[in-house]
Amino acid sequence: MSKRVTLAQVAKSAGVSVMTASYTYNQPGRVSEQARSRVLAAAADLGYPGPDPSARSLRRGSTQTLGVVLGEHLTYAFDDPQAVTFLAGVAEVCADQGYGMTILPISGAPDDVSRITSAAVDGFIVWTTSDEDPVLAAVQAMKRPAVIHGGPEVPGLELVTIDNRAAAREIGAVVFAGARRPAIVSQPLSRSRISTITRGADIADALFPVTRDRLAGYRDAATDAGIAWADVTVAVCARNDLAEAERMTAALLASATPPDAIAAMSDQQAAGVIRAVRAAGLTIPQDVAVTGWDDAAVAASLGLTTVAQSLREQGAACALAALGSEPGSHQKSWAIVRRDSTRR
Amino acid sequence: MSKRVTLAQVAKSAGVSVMTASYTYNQPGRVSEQARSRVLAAAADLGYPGPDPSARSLRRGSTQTLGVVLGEHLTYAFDDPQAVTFLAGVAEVCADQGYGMTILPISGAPDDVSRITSAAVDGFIVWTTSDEDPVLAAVQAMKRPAVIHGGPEVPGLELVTIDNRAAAREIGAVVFAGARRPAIVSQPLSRSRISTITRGADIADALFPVTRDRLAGYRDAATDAGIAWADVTVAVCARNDLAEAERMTAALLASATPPDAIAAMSDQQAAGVIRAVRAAGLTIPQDVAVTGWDDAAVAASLGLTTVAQSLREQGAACALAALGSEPGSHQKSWAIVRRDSTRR
DNA sequence: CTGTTAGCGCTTTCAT
DNA sequence: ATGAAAGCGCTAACAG
Repeated sequence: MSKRVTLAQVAKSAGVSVMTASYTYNQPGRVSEQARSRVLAAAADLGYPGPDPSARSLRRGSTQTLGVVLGEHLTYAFDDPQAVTFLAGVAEVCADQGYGMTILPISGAPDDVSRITSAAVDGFIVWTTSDEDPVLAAVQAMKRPAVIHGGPEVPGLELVTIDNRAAAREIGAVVFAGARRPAIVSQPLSRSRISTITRGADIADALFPVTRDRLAGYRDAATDAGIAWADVTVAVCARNDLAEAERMTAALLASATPPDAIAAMSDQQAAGVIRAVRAAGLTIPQDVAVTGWDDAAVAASLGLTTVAQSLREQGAACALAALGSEPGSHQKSWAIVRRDSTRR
Repeated sequence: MSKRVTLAQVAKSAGVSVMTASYTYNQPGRVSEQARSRVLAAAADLGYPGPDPSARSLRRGSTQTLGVVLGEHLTYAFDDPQAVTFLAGVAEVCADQGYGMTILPISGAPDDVSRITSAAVDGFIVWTTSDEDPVLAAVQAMKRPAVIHGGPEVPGLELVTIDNRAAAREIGAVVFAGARRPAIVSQPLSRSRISTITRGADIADALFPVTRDRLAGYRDAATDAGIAWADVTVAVCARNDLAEAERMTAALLASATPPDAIAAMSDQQAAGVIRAVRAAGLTIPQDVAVTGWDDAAVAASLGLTTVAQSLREQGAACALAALGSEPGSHQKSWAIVRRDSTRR
């Protein structure tokens, strides 16, 4: 196994100084045509793959790479179309700016912190997580530009998020209109991801700020509609997927007080809700009004009333912010899309 | 803006040598309790975020990161559920082994090569690409462990793929059985991604080995069934998505010789085919038999006969191979799943 | 258990 | 246009 070829070897073989070889790669205009071609020939001859990225990063003090921290099990992230769309937005900007994008595998174990610490990146983007996630402190300690998507808010770090509470209040008004027994199919409250069904949930239990804000918004809407929060059923799912939402909804519908309006926290979940409702022989929106969140492709094909937001744009905004630009506010970057899954 | 804190500063502040400070982070057992706590205290005091990853990589000669090369526009990759599933498999192994995963944004522009060259990674994983992709030579030149998924085969690099030709021949036998006018809804033939509809396509035109092998397998199947390849219509889609497959299929069905069997190269495409067939008022499988590829979630819900393969497992295998283990053969890691979209 | 030395491979700075 | 020196921040290798 041949050792790694270095720039010094190339320079020697080409009969020039190391700097001339270096310039050949970094400032070609500064090198004579002759020297340049000799260096390149020597490089080709020796099989030199170009300047070593780690050495270059050390010297330059920059890695040209952004780190994306995906909460807990990576599995969830790639199974979640919202997260994938967000990643696409980040990737787009990275590709555009010639940056790499490193996915930082967070396992939920205590060594997560060291994974942040040992990441060779110029900045961090943190995908929605919970208040007590130790990863946040680790990111903060890195003293590099960092942007959190969704939340929580961390002093010194940028935050890119919509106003989840306001959006939930508004879509809540739509879905709960005329309802007597509203329900919420919620995303997990904490990183432990426990499924539960409760009545009048304690919103403070929700450690994910995004989930918490949405619950608060739905509560606002319920109150506005004259429904006591204690009468609102909250079905918390462990994961953001269709199947679990379907099971949960089936359970809700089989209960003594089946809901007549269900607000889901994603279109994926709403798709599961719709299946369960139809499977129960009920009609949407007459028997049960349903709303989703995100306005993904599936929302249009299901005729789902939902909250439109562009995770892709938010991903791009996070990347740009991590690269130094002002993120600007995305608080109002959402809109209610009314379709046929809610009552008029 | 305070300069970066270094290990040397921490050591000095703690009143120990640099090595003691280094050991504190890397071999804590080797350091006395007293020294350790003094170092940690000094680090906390100065806000030292831990050893600099670039410097450590340079010194150790390893980055603890794998690079994943996604062909052409990143957009495609994240929109393609197969690619995302593959990434999940890679990510799983990376998370498990404490490795990061760097997505290398390939834009199709000439500077792609430099993005490979300047990637600080220990190994490469290349997602299916075409024969003449310049990225392949760049990866090869890096002299690091590298694995190609799907193809093409490159000397010295590992290859993880199923036997696409054999699988296509077998599913082709199923979908073309009893058909008189078979058609194929194909993935792109080359990175230029041009949509076309032709008869008896020249298979050598397909520069993506995966596509080429599948076409060859379908041709085998047609020939086996007594159908001349010249009579098989091939509709080439620019992208692997539902919408384009639907449009293409609509065009096929509106032609003078509408197909009575359609083999698609992904379940996504097959879903589009099914929509178009139904929209034309035809019945599956009686009027038109349809098959997909991958056995994604959508296949089961559509009752689609398809080729099952686990992109996730293949992603994991690629990652393990890039980390040094023998990849083993995946040639036979596929199976035909018969459902109701084909004739008995 | 702790420290000294030497350099990983490169590029910035400052000459020439 | 080219080069010499210096050192980015860290850790393997080897003493003590």
